[in-house]
Amino acid sequence: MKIGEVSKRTGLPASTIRYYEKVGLMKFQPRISGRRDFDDQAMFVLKFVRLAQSAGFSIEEIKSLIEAYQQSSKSTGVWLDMVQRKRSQIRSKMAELSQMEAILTELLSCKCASLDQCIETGFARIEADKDASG
Amino acid sequence: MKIGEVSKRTGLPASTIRYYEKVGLMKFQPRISGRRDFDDQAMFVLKFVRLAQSAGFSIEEIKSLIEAYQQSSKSTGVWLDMVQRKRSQIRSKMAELSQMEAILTELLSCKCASLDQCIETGFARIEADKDASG
DNA sequence: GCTTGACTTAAAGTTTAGTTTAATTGGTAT
DNA sequence: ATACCAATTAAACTAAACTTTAAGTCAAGC
Repeated sequence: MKIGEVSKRTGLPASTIRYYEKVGLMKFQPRISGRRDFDDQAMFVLKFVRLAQSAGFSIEEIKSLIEAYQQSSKSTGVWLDMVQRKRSQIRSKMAELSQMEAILTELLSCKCASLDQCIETGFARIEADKDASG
Repeated sequence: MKIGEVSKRTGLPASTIRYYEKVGLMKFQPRISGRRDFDDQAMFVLKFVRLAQSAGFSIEEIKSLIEAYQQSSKSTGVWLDMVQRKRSQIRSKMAELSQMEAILTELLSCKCASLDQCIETGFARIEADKDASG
């Protein structure tokens, strides 16, 4: 599959796909008469990168996640530690998103004159909820 | 409260706080002999900005969220629409985070030789789960 | 009255994550 | 064989979000 097709399927510009290869997010793709030839696994890697990015990980973080796998192959525990750290980062981020949603919900329903006041009330309510449930 | 104190309490560098004022994320703070004087509400705004950013919103988006409130004050429905759009963006992002967590969990437990294979299996499992529950 | 440390500004610099450009090559359609 | 489209590269450029620098100001402690 050529880069144009990959671009169409993933929605990523070809330039971005080339960039990902260049910075080492994807391994060097084989070439057929100079042009990259992608297989389905390459598509999954791109999908993984997209997801990881959307989850708040930087290119460097995603790269180290990928590289740690290839180098230590889970044997040293480095990989395991890293993945577990990433998972806990994801959980924190979900908690933050949930707080943000609560604030927005507060903003939608409250009758404050100023946004500052709204936000303050929102945070107060979040704290109250935390205390009540914890 | 002076900028150093705000910096200490929020964990944001003073330069960032000045930058936020400059780009209009915070309103112009009153000065006492040339130095900014912050009150508690300013702290809540900074907290809100942090949270919104962590939720994936850009400075411009956060700014428009703040400005829309001040201008149309919920009356025109523009504000309501915007907040509701943001909320649904947050929900999508939470779904993505949840998928990312599932992938990482898969990676932790699987015995694949290559990461590519792991990722592919992970995505397949997510799809299967979706089909089973939907 | 002088030094020190936290503050001020405007302006330049940095990092991340691409995007764009320019010059070129390869396969295909006419 | 020529035109065309999709691909290639290296290198320059961009946008977002800060950060750093330089030059100066203010109030507090000695």
